[in-house]
Amino acid sequence: MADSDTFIPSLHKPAALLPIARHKDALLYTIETKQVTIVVGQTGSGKTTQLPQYLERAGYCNDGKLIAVTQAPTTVAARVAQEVGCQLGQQVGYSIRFEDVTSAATKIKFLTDGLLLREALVDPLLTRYSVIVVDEAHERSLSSDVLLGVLKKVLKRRPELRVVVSSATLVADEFVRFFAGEDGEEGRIVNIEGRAFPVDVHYLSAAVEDYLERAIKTVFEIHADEPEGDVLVFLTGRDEIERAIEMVADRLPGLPKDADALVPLPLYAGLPTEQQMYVFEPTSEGTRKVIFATNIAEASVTIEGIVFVIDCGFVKLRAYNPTTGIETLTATPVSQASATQRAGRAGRTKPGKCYRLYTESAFESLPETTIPEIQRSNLAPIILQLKALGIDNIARFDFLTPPPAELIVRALELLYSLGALDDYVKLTKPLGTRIAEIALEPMLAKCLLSSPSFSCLSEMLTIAAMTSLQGNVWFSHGSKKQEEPARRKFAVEEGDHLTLLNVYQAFVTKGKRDSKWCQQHYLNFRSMIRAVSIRNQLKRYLERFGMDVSESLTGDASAVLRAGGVPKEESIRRCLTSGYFAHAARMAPDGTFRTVDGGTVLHAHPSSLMFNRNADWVIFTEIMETGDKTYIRDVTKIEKSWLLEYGSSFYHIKS
DNA sequence: AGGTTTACT
Repeated sequence: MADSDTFIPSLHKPAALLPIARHKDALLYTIETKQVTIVVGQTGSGKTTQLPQYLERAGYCNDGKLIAVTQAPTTVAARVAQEVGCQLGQQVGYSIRFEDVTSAATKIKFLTDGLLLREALVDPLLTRYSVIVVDEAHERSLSSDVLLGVLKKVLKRRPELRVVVSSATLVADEFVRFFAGEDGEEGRIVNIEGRAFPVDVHYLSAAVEDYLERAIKTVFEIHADEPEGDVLVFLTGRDEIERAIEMVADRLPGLPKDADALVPLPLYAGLPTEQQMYVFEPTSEGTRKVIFATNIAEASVTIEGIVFVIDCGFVKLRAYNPTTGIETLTATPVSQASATQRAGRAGRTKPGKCYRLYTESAFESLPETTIPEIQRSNLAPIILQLKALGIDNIARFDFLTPPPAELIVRALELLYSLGALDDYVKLTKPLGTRIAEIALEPMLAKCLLSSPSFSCLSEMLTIAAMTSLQGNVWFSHGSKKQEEPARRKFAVEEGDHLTLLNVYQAFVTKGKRDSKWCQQHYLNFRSMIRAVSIRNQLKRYLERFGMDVSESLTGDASAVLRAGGVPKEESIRRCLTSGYFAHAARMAPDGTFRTVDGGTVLHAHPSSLMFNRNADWVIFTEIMETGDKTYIRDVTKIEKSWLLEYGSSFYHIKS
């Protein structure tokens, strides 16, 4: 409030100047005459902000229907509401996991594609909507791919429905082909691209061994030889970014005395938001920013004033190995599409230059596009969702790009062993339909749904919420030496899950849900608040299923309560095994773990209690291979016999 | 003895 008289720089062009304005009539005509329209244009062309307003004014909301837009709901919705001149949640609203800012008056609704898919569970033909805009479809995320497949089916049943797919140039044809009807007619693409400035691309004449070193050298060459303009360097991860910044800092004293200042800045998702903001601050006279960024700067975040781009040619990509069931995170050569997108970041305000730290022939041999997520992910969650939508034959579902058969088989095996699918590969009732409905990863959903039979429903609700935070429970501000003892205060011998339970209980009782208390105990306050929300949401799901969620005073988690003669902690560990039997391992004498088949060496993640403790058999929630090691996280001790007791069909399939 | 691209239900 005290700052109400400061100036805020305008981030946005007046609507009339946006490239889309010139194409308004063409767009509305195509949308009126064709069921599917593909809009090609860069971020910033006004697609997401203007198009929904055009549609609304053209009468697409007349009979009480809504326009859905699947794009960064919170930020874009606020802007459109402002342009329309309404309060957020009135004509323009948005909906994300824990927030529904819509009302009976809402006509334009921004929501995530995941949420829209969930709405289809209740309303399979999405009858509330007259137009559905699927934004940034070229990014080929798992959920937008599945959504497009579902929409293709819905369109057959709803001739009046309109779908708008927004995409970058490179792949627009793929969407046209995908949606082409029996007549195979063309002309559904509307190109609204604004003029970008030319970007001069430079390659290395010979490959280099150490691209980081070469990147730094290039930064200093640009700084010495080129006119003003900021530099954006694409690297693969936090580690590299931090090293790069040190390297620049080390060499700054070597600059001539009269040289402009050079300011290195990091940008990656894990960076606290306050620190991310520095990269957006305009450079002052006589300084040049060098931003070292991950892929976040390729599409998600746009920084004005970039004139030079340095591209290391690699990106860290997630993949899933269907044979081992292990997820990997490895540096992979970028695709040509990615490299083009990166280069384009240099030409937003004036002509720019892009330096690729590889040879031109290396570029030629890169894959044209990045492999879509659907071809490298664990498909169990989406297969469940499709089944819940009544799409039973997964192999025959019309995917934009079909996933490999091994991924489907692996997912079906797991779902069957969890009891979500029957011998006819149909969703079981009620277990399968409920696992599909709960917004949790299937193994965790199974734990939660079987918790009443282990008399630990309240505890599993908490554990499910806490593990959903995916390792963001602990806050590290600076000194790591103080962090460890702080964690140990909450430690429970049996493992990480019970420790997490302990942390949550302490937060809501002793900690009084207070941020200062979190700081004292090295806990991430925002994550803990989120855990409370997730827990409430999960509880509501269970209520809807008619389960008894009345929570009698549960008391302290570390206290051993007895239920039917079994210690509470044992019930919880058994319950966890009933969902995570497929994630089992045994500790070897050297403190590392082996998978059940003995084939893979696993390491407890340094944030796990089991990092330096003894155990025999364990289950774990997360497994990921990075670089040369495979880490497991959220690890809990179990008895070997429980694996067969709860996961017999899984181990039967495997042997 | 040591760590994860970015989105999200």
